[in-house]
Amino acid sequence: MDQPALDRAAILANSRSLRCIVHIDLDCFYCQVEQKRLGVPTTVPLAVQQWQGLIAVNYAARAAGIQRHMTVTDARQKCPDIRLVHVATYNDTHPEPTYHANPTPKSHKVSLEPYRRASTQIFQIIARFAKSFERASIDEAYLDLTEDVVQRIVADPPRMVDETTVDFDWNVGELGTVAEADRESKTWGDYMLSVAAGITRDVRRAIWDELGFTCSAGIAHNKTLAKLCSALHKPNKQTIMRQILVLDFLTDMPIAKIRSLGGKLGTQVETQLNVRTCGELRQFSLEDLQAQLDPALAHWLYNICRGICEQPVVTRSKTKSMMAAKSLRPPATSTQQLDQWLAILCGEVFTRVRDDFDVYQRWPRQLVLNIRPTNGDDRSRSCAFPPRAHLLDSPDALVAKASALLAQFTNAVPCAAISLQCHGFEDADTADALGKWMRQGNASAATVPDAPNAPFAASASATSAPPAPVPVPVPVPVSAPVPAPTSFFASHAARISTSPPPPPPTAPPLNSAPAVAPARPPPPPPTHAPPPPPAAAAAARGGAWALLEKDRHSARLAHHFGRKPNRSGRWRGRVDGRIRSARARAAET
DNA sequence: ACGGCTCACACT
DNA sequence: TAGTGTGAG
Repeated sequence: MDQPALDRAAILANSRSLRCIVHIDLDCFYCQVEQKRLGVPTTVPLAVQQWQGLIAVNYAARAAGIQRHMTVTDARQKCPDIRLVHVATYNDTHPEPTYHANPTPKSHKVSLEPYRRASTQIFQIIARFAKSFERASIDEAYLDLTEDVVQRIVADPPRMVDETTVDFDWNVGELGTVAEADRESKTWGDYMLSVAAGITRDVRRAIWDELGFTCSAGIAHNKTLAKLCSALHKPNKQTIMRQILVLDFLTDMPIAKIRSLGGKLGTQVETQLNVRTCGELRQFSLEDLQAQLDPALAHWLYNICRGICEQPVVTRSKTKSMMAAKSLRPPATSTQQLDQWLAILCGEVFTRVRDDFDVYQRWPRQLVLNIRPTNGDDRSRSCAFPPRAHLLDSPDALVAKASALLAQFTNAVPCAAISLQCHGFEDADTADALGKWMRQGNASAATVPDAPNAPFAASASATSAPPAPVPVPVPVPVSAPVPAPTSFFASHAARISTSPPPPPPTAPPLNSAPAVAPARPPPPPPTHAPPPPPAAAAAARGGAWALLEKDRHSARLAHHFGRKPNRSGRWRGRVDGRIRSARARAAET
């Protein structure tokens, strides 16, 4: 039989606005790192402990009823055979993080550096398979494989059963699943996901082969679904979420499982609408929701409970800030005690910043000191981070700065917690000249986007920033599996709205960094009339509604829901498929 | 029974 | 800007 042949144009047309998004999530990551270090088989119940609490539990221990919020005594009682591993710690006399038998919080501080190291290795592998990925946490990543998938399909077109049905086998293998694989006929979107699943399996196999870590993954048409279904078959399995299954999948899904609805906002939505699941939420029409909620929130909720989510995968592999924190129990009662901890925190920040510089050639601009008095309300003070020239091989200048910040607090003691943080990283070569010019000059060109996952990029292309007086050092060769530990602590102590039901065209993602910093002033504001200010409507209704619509929440909502209030607190013009700002369009492409 | 430590993000 | 709050793992 002659199969209808697909040419390139047909393939591209079929694939239009269908994304392939993957969420990769390491299984009980901290436990795996310790199991690997100690050579403990996965069959042994094991948990990672931080002082008296558990911060990670492996699957053997979970089977024995161990949970994450238990204390070590609870755990031992419930599972006498459990292997408890305390995280590495250090202090000023032993600044190298080591695994002590019985560290005490009185004299030691926790170090998570071993996990950061392992994380780096994992992301280096991921970078070989995905040009662009988003580091979502120390052990999670989002990948947008759409381009790779389309490319593969163009190179090797599938056979079609008819105009809409593709003839293929699910690319699953022993470590993957697809919920209800046989339900309905296989669509083009299904085929794309199956190709993405093949790539995902390769990524996971490489992580296993080269590092010995297992991970789970979700493959879907958007981030929200990918994240939800990566958790469906843990550990060490990947799951494909076919579009045909999405509504059923979400019907009984608690809305609290949706990212950003796990906290107060989600609770408010639950109580206000008296809903618990996405299915219940779906009963509300868009008008119902908008009549009661902040318009952007209403819109987002309407879509998300239907499995529609347009948030783009943002290319980002570097952390944007670093923090070293210590909680004091009992609270510190003298400034001498605080000074001592502060010096320790400085040592850690110093070495981490310096190690970071060796890899990324960047330096933080800001230093922040945070203290929590025993009354509970945090306070912070900040200043400029010491220039690199002042901190070549000693954290002294940092200690001086931090101490000065600490001195700004009149009632620092008694103090229950202290932390030191740095952020505002700038590339070294542009920090002096270009960076400052951009900061002072036009605010519109504030951020320089991440290069395609910087030194992770397989083909590390040297940056060609215009006025770079100093030759750019070549990034660390990434093909090398190990990230060259530079003596840590040595010196010191969317666009998809999947085909079916998008009655309300969704708002553009806001949070997507444009690929290139806008060279021109932003486009004129939309001519549309803005909807009524949500805060006013909230006040009219009063009660708990107001909480949802406070300005503070507007910011958060804007992040997820694609619109943000302008300076007057009013919301921008309704954005739909026909009327959208140029900026919004740019953000999505 | 949500505690210790990180991170990201948004506005003013 | 500096500072605060929410949410995530």
